[in-house]
Amino acid sequence: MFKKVLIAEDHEIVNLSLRNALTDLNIMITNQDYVFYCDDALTRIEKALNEDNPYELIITDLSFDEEPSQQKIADGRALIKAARAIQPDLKVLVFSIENRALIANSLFKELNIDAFVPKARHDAKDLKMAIESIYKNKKYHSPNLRQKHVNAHIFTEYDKAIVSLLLEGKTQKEMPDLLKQKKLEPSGLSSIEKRINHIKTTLNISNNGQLIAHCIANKII
Amino acid sequence: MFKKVLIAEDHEIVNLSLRNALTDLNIMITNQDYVFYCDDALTRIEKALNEDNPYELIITDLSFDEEPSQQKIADGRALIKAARAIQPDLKVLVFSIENRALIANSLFKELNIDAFVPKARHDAKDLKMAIESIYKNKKYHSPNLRQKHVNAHIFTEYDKAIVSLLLEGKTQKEMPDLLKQKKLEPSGLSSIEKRINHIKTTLNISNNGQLIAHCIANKII
DNA sequence: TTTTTGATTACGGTTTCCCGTAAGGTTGAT
DNA sequence: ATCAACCTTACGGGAAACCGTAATCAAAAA
Repeated sequence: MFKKVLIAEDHEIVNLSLRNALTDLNIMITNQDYVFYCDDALTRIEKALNEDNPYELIITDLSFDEEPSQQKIADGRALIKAARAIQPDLKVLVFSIENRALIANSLFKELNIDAFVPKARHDAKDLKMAIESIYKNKKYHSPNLRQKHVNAHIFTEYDKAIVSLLLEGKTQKEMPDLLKQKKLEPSGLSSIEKRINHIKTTLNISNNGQLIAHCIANKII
Repeated sequence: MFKKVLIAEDHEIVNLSLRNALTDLNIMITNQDYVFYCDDALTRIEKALNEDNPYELIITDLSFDEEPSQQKIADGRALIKAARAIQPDLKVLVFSIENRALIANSLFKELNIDAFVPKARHDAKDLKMAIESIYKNKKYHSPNLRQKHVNAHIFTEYDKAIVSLLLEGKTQKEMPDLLKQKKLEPSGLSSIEKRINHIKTTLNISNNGQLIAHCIANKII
């Protein structure tokens, strides 16, 4: 089993439980091996590397509450990138309240994480299974991920730009110029109208409010 | 200190940690004293009452993940109401990811809860202080609550109904009839237009999309 | 080069929304 | 009863959005 694991989790209650869970797996956790801030996590990883005793695995949350003392690294995503930059072979287990398969998949694809476990009813058991899988060099996709129906519409950068402008309160008539400024094509008013209409049709909704609501609910923008 | 405390929390990791925290306070937690579903919580409270050994305190989450096996009680709010209906003197500590003061205050006011502790960096210490306060018959307002700037606009049920209809894709022209069905006044088209316009003015936004986005972001609907 | 095809843009008619004004109602004070 | 103040509703002009069609353009095929 792993010898050296780092926990990055801001909620004290959860952090405590993670330590207990690792102890159950006979993984020793010292006072140095758990942190409440992303910046601290990166510092520990660097230190361990310099001491030739690098971490094998990091268990990290995705979202961290903001603090008055501004942190350089704001969330788990950025932490993973920064950590991998200095230690490419570090295993990563993401433990998050997020339970949408789309988000998890993007983490596997973009950051090549090793496991994703959502905080949910049986997360403790889930977590232990994930750690054992990673130790065997296998990726672990939690069965508790909510496999939402795949979005009927895939939002391009172009689409996101349009919705963002709508969200800012711009009128459609203003959009051609604004899109030209952003060097986005096509920028004709008709094309924009058609595109918006197409999105609304495929999503089966009828007004811009619903469109914005959908994008927010699915964290598209 | 309390002798008999019930934990209602669906996340296993958090549930475990809560048990540990109570043990630290010399409160005994048996296998009967923690549950993962609201319905189970109410059953336990009833049973304890019938056995003349009622719970003194319940620690409950607010939001519970939905399960295929439909539960009668869906969230912490409903659980607290149901519990107080059969045992009015039960102390209630809400432990939730929610950290907006407005929500917490409404719980104190409407459900007369005894403490609100947000899941956050120092939630374990926070929790213990809360329990000690409750034991001394004092209400506990966590210092970790994020005192967000009060919303410029207070949404009435009427306002929420309008925004909900917008979200459903209804046109303004359909609203008079729909509001009459809901017995909401005023139902004149002009009044609805004026109300929407007033809300948008006070929120300093310019279209319905932003309005819906605002309501979603602030969990108004 | 010419033709074809598909995408983009321009334009016009219709609907919906926005916003101001005015009319109708209700309530409470004089 | 009268009046004033306020709320609600009715209406209309103008702006924006919606939607179909036609014209334009660009790139690939003949």
